[in-house]
Amino acid sequence: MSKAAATRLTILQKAFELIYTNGYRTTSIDDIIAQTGVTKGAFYYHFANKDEMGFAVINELLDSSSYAVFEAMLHKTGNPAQDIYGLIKYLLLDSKEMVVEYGCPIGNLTQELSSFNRDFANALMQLSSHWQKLMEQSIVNGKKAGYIRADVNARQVVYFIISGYWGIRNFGKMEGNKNSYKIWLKELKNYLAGLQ
Amino acid sequence: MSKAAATRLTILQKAFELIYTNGYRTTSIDDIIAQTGVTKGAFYYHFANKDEMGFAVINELLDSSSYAVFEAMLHKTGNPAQDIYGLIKYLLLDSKEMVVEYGCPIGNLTQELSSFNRDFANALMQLSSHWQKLMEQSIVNGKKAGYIRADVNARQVVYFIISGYWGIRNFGKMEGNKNSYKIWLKELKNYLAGLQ
DNA sequence: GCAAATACATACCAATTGGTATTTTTCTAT
DNA sequence: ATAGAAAAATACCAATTGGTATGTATTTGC
Repeated sequence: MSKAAATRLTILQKAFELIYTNGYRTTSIDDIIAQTGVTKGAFYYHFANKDEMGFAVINELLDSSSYAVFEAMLHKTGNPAQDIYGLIKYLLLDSKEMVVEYGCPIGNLTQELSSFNRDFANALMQLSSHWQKLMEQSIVNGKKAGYIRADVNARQVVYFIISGYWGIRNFGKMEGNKNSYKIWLKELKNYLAGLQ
Repeated sequence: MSKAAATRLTILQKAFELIYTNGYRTTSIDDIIAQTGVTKGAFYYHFANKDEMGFAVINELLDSSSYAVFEAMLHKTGNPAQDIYGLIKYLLLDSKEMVVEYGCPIGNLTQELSSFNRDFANALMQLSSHWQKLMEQSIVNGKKAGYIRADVNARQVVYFIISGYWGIRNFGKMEGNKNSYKIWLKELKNYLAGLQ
């Protein structure tokens, strides 16, 4: 990687970290350059303005990252009830990339920026639809394999599960601990069992 | 109501509106006083600082408001599957106080402010627990009346439903329309039926 | 090895931020 | 009616915001 590409990446990574913990609009460019040691001239050489950097964070850092790992988890046993539960339990309780007090990065950005800027909303929709398709495919396969009832609407179920995931991330932030995660996971298990 | 109390209320109401559509930290006091016609002197006579006004919005406007209406809806038929579905469908599709593109006011504030200021998080927890208790009571009653299976964990189910509600509000913001609401509501109905 | 493009540094800017100090108006109790 | 308190108006402030102009250093292609 060229030195220029490295500073660009440094900016994106630190920006993501600050945005994740503090919000997009409340993270200033001065914050970012102070934390990275990169100067303002360098910043504005790599990005025309703040929003363009925001798009780069979404499209270059959030998208694709760890995408393969999750896909693997969703096809571990072939039984969606098990695989989906396993993935979500991992995301909530074990993943080191997210912290209960700061919630889900994609959920946070969606909530903060969707009504602020439609372009952000669209970028986040693309991201989100990746996840939806992955999980939907897992359910479709599970139906074919007889793990899931034939009358189950896969797309509908995916909306239901991801919504719950985003929502419980909000509860976690509010309560400041993972207790609500555990309660919610128990009911998720019940719900998934009901699809079989 | 005294004139002073009226200006105070005007501030709170317009502040709520701006915060709902634009976020708390990205709504400036200058915005609020410009939109209300109240001067900065008056603002700082009524509130020591911005955060104190924020607490007043939460505690005096969001809390208690329309609390009785929702309680009534949750006891309409006595069957929680019907009553909860009815309430949430109303909130998502019919309520005039919320708009799909701006989501749920309480959900928004929770997400934005929980990690920013623990006092805000606590105030929002109180608010939220009101809702949780109401819905939990509906389920407990429904169990006694034989509408809900005995093995259903009411508290757990409430976490599951409200999380889903918050999450689908996020989807709505992202997609900019109510289509996802309708899809999610279908699956909510399935889920609630499974509790019977 | 050198010119031209790339990459980064520095100093600045107008607008906005939350907040204060001080004055003026309005209400209220006697 | 009037003194004193409550309420509101005005003018200001330092710090922060996203962004720019202009410079200097570093690569890169030849």
